[in-house]
Amino acid sequence: MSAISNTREQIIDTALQLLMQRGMNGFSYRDISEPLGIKNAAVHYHFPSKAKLIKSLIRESHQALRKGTAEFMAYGGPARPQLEGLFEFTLKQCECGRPVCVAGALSVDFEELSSGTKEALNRFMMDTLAWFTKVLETGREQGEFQFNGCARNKAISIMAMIQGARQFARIHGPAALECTFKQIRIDLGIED
Amino acid sequence: MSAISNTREQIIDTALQLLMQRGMNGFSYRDISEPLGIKNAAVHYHFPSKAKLIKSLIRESHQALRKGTAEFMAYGGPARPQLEGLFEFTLKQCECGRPVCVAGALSVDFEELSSGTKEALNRFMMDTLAWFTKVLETGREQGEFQFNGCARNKAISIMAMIQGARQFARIHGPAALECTFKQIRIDLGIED
DNA sequence: CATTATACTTACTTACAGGTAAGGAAATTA
DNA sequence: TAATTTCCTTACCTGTAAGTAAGTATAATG
Repeated sequence: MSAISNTREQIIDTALQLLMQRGMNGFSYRDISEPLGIKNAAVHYHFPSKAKLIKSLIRESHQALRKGTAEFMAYGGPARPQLEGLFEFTLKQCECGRPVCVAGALSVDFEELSSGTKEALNRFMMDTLAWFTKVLETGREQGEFQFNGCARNKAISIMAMIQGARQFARIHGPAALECTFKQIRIDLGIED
Repeated sequence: MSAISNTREQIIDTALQLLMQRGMNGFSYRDISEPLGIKNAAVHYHFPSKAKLIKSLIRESHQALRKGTAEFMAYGGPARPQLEGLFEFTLKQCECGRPVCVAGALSVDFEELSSGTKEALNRFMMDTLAWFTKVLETGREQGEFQFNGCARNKAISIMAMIQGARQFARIHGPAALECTFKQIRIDLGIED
């Protein structure tokens, strides 16, 4: 079973893709089951309700973030590659048809979510913010970045900028992303 | 009739609110008709299909923008109040339950839209961008703002930032918006 | 006054959404 | 080998979405 059948993982992968492409109300269980060659009810077996599926998708994304940032959070290091890594990750996601991140996709439907799911999403974003704040702080201390104001506010504003740029890029083409990344670098004093 | 019955306008108002609150797939014709005390089919009378309704909502928003910015586009003037006006407008929208703007709400569902609707949305955003680019350009020329790089890129990045901040605010509370506005001012050299 | 257009309502259709109950084949365990 | 668990299918249910066809009351027009 779990060696052969990785249906659960396939469901998560497909659903994550769909969530980012079309938003929470833009896909159905059928959209998941059909391309995987299974039945509607098989998805329900693994995720009894859509609410639970969504919660799992948030958890999944959260774990992926934790894995990706664990080392920097533990030991610090150079900040610039972290920033560029974020840019690359964002570009790659957009290229493979994921115009918005999980949090972005769910922000429209936020009020529909259960309180537990809301909290999970909140924690996910707080973790992302904590990581990025540390990147900016470390970068400023080490003379890699220059900016005024508190690092946390700057982190919020840059994260918002990237999020918004992804939406913009969807409507307007990927050039909007490049423009935004360039401007972020200019504003951090690492390009002019 | 049109003196008494402004049903069409009421439908647009209600639908606009719903679109911004819940996204394109997050509301139905019933959600529009019920609070207005009319029937499902009455909405279809004015807007035969949902696609046409959405297109009308974009046009509506576009016209509102044109009205609001016409004077500045024609004669220029001080740029700072334009910026602060945008901030206030954004805050007010969020307060009355409109977490994302029309373009933000539709970006998730962009691929579902007809090509005509896509173009309408595109034009709306280009107009917004043109206005805001002029605000920044004028502001820099008149010494109100300081920033590096081209005005258009800066405009894209700030618009993206505000858009992202609205999403952020929905999940995290309105403080995220204030933080972002503050950071925008800092980055433009009008606060520190 | 008769006609026609406007702005709806009533009453329906079709499609699909999320979800469930019951059962079956294959592997795991007792 | 028998019983149980795992992972799925078949076959269904209920609700709701978008949309339509036909009819009606009111107002405007010839």
